[in-house]
Amino acid sequence: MNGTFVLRIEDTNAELAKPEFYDAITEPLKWLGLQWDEGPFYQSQRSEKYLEAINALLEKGFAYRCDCSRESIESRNNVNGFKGGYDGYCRNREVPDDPNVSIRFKTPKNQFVKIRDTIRGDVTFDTNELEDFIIRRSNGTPVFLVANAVDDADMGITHVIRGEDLLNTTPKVMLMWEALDYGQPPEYAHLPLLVGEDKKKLSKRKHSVALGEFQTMGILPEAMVNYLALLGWGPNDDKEIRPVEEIAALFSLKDINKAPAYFDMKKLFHINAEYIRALSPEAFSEIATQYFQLTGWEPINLDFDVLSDLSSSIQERIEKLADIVKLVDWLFNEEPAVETDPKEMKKISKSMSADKVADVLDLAIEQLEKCDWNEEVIGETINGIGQTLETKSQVPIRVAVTGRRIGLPLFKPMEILGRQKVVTRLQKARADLG
RNA sequence: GCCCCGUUCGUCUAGCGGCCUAGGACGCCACCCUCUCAAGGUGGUAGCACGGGUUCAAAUCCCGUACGGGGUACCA
Repeated sequence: MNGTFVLRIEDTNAELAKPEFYDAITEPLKWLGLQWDEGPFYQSQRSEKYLEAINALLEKGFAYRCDCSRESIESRNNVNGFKGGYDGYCRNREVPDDPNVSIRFKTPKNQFVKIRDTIRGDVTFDTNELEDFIIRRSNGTPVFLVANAVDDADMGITHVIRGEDLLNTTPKVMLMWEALDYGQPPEYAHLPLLVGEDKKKLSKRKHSVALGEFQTMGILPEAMVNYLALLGWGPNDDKEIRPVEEIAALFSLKDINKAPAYFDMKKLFHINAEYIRALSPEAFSEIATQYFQLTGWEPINLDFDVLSDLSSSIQERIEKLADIVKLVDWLFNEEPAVETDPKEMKKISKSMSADKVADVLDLAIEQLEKCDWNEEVIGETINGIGQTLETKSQVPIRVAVTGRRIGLPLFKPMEILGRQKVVTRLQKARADLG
């Protein structure tokens, strides 16, 4: 898609002009690889421009000063039974100029404002439904509606693509746009909102949807972008998983669905798993290593080459990077996964008698102490034990060595762990059995 | 309440009047493979919100109803 991506921080409200909010916007953009071409521009630093526009509006008679308090408006409305918001009390009151007085836009009556929306077609609003809204607060600061109009004109914005929650504010901006004589307005596209499980708007305050959480979970940015593109849109050739460039080539604002979409974690995980599996061993271990640093998991024996060696069997077993840990922790830590150790042996006993488990361990200790130490021989040895004992021999050994009942194919990682550690762990498990 | 915007399998979607006995994906179920767990393979489950029109023909166009979302601030 062609165009210039302008990053504008709409922090006209002083509470929002804080670095942490800025980071909350820019960090995820960077993570996703969505680099902007111009900016960031901070509306909090461009107040004069907005104030100028407000003065122009005032001079041309499109706005007026108002010193009503919330309470006075409400009490008047209670008496008059007026339900349209602000009643226009100060319209003709000539409230004296004072920096501590608010300014409202004088919305015309009996008019229709039509906005052109690429996704929704023409949407018209009756101006009688719009109250005389505040454009400058009583503390002298402009509100975002003015800032929007001024900046869009000033920066030559051609496309405004944003959430549907802003659709209703658009006519207000358009009214000022016309009053300020800005000419051709930008093209709008109001995107459907994402909803949570409660079917409510998924956003900033209520649900915590910080993209950073996906990063710490171990979602790959490419997978995230791919999944996000699939919300509210789909390629017509049914091929869902594909690079951004390809998506961009097929994508069109016109094709976006109008209804809110539910964010499906399971599908995100699936797409992420596909991206993970597509990684080369080197790329995978590189990404995994960086991920461990990010999350602070630094086992004493962590080894890049080992990771790379085992990558394919790890890759096909995880759906997010966080899943790697429980697959390899026993290999990189001195001890097997502790939390499961004794109990897991008992669980085996349910499907295999305790005597059988003991027999398997005894034979394993005896034979693994002296056999050749490589993947093939280890496998043959363990399978041989299973045959002579007529049982499944892998499970008890797996639990003894890894501390878990499920995990990677055993033989290769056992070879890597080394005979000494393997035998020691087997002996310990045997001893615990009593 | 009022004003906007919506409504295709549980979820995300394809579909732009005949190709639809509605296609794909995730999930779920079954089977195959397998001395763990996965991955992979095969098959299955499930949907055009409802009611009226328009038309030779409607998931597709129009109107209602129901339901959902958003807005209704000196937040954005």
